[in-house]
Amino acid sequence: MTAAENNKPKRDTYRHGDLRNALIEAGLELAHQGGPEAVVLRAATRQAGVAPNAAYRHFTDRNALLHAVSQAAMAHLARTMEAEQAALPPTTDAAAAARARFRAVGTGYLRFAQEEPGLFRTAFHVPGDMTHAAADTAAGATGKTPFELLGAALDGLVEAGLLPEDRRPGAEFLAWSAVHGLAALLVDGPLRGLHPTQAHDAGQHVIDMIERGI
Amino acid sequence: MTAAENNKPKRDTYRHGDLRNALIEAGLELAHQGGPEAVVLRAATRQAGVAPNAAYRHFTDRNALLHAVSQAAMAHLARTMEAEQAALPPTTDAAAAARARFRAVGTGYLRFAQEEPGLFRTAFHVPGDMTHAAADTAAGATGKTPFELLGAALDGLVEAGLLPEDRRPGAEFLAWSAVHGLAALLVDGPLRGLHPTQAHDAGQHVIDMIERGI
DNA sequence: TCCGAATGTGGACATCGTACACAAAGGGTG
DNA sequence: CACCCTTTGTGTACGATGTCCACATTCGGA
Repeated sequence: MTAAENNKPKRDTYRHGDLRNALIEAGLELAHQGGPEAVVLRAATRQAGVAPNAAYRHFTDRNALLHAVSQAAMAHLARTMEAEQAALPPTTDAAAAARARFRAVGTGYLRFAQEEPGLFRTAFHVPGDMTHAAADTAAGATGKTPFELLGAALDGLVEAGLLPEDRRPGAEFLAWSAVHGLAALLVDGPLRGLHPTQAHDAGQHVIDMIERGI
Repeated sequence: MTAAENNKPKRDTYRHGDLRNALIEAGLELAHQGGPEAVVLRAATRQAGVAPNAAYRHFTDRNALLHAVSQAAMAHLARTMEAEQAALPPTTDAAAAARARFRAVGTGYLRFAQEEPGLFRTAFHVPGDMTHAAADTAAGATGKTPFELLGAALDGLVEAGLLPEDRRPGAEFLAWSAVHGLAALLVDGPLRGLHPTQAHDAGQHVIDMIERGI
């Protein structure tokens, strides 16, 4: 039996190859439609064509899987924010550019929340303890997490002279609070189902408030 | 068998009397420690000393029960905000009073989020559709929902001349976004476990930002 | 070549939400 | 007071889920 083609293995599922990532991918699909509570261990293994218990070779828990999916969703958010910045028209005015990059952080965040509510909720579903958004698994293409992207944009404002240096410390929490709050209200709060155009306007107003009040 | 004391009914559980409220109360207890996902139908009926299916005479769904619990938690939030306002020292300065009442809305909101994270998360757990925070079941002692309390405080700012009238429309969403966002970050975001003192400071900074940027 | 570690499978169990059929208590009408 | 219908709880049952345990297979070195 040296030939392998007719010597078919009794089980073709062994050595899936990359089951861990397959499960995360399945989890993302589930989270995409249904949010964190839809990330069901058995459903993920089913989608990966594998027995439920196989998951326990790669994750200690359903919670561990959910955590990994959450990180992946956070990375999606980071990429959306990066894309928003990358789509900015080029400018020679350094101050205008810094300001545009700052605003793009917020609009990208809000756009992701609206376009991918399931992933957004999953990204911020924190199952237990943790200092979530700081891990590198939550980073986007540039290697920055959403929080770091915000920090960089704020630094840009300071460099451009648009934000006094003494106002810089802690500013990320002010900006993040306002934008995240609006996102939460849009995704599953009383502002849910707002027309995308109106939601965009609301986002601009919130960012205006941040710029004034920061 | 005219006497009732020895004529004991075969089942003492019939006609609980107020099972619906007992279940909501049990649900609040569960939500208090464990948030919305801890509101388990069978656990609530158990605590009420009743068979699981009895719940279906008062709620169509586990979701309906959770919704009712959520409304009750929202009412708790409203009462906390009212208490925060009631504890304000009396002032003859009308403008200062209006401003203090406005800030108390925010600090009460944030205090509730920190002191009752389970109930806070439950209050904002929206299971499906809904225009949640507007129902009268979510109101506090004064009959106002959290959202209405905020609106009243903003009206007070306008009357006191602290907020230009043309800035009033939509202002609740700006203020709410900022405060709610901080609350979310404190309750299960990266700011979780912040020392109450630091959390209070962060809250004051956010409210400062709102006052400047609104 | 052989053997241990890694990876999947199968079966089992407690728990959960919920459907269906039944039982008892209460209230109204005669 | 008797009767019946509605309301409210009970009991049993089913499928789904997370997770535990024992077993099987495959892979990668010694």
